[in-house]
Amino acid sequence: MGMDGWREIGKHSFTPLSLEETLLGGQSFVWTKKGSHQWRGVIGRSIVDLSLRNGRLSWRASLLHPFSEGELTKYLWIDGSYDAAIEEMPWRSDPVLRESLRAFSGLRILGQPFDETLFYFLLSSAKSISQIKSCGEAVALRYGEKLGFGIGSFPGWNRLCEVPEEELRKLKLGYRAKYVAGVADFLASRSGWLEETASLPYEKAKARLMEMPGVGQKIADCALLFGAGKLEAFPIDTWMDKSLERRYGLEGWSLSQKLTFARVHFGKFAGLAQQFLFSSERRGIFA
DNA sequence: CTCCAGGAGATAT
DNA sequence: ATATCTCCTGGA
Repeated sequence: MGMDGWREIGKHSFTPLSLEETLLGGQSFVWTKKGSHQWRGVIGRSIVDLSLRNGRLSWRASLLHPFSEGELTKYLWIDGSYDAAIEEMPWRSDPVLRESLRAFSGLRILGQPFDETLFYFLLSSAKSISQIKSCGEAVALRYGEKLGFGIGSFPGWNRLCEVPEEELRKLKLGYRAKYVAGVADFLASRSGWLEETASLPYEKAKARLMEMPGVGQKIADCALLFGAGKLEAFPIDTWMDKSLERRYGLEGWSLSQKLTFARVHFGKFAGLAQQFLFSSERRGIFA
């Protein structure tokens, strides 16, 4: 039930702000702040601690379910492809994006498990980050594997399929309980469907996800961006809607027009741009 | 008390 | 295609 020793990751480009925002800023709901420089999360069945002190990034994982440095650097997108993605974004001609990149330097899109990401974003409708987090944790603790430290793993859709909607409602999921039960049921009769979806090109994958109950454009884009590495996905929530209207002058544009603008303007890594703009809007750097 | 928060679905136009 | 209403819950 203990943790392995701390190890340092030599090369990274996180700042305290961008690491905090990456872990807690709304793309993931499995991280908790343990101290001013320390965070604890669950990745799959492994519990992982991260520490960022004086620019040094260190980590340790649970002994029960070990985690490798390779898995972690992949999860945190710590490799050259991140810098290449930043370079490809249109910040040279876009002062809003440029300012945002400066403010949240090092901000990443995490490489989270697809099935779990879909689950968490199914809960996200009209809920705040802390509510999504506590609902998800409650489900994980009750139906997932108990990992110690008061943490449970994502139970998986197979297990969730056995859980009646009423039980999920008792865990405060509200009307989202129907969506979770519906998706579990949908997947139960389609072995390998989710994995296959993740491997399809973005547009195709998005259309398939939207066949499921409770999955519209926004949640499909979130699941694909944060859980399947589809970096061109550009989820538009109320914050992004505001951002596009205020910072890019798109007042009066329809949602689909905004999405088209974003995908054309921000390009191949639109989802990464989205995360910078989202954080900027939410944390009010333009205010 | 009312209102709304990181939405989707059904219905009406 | 776009607009409005409802669906749960917790917090302002």
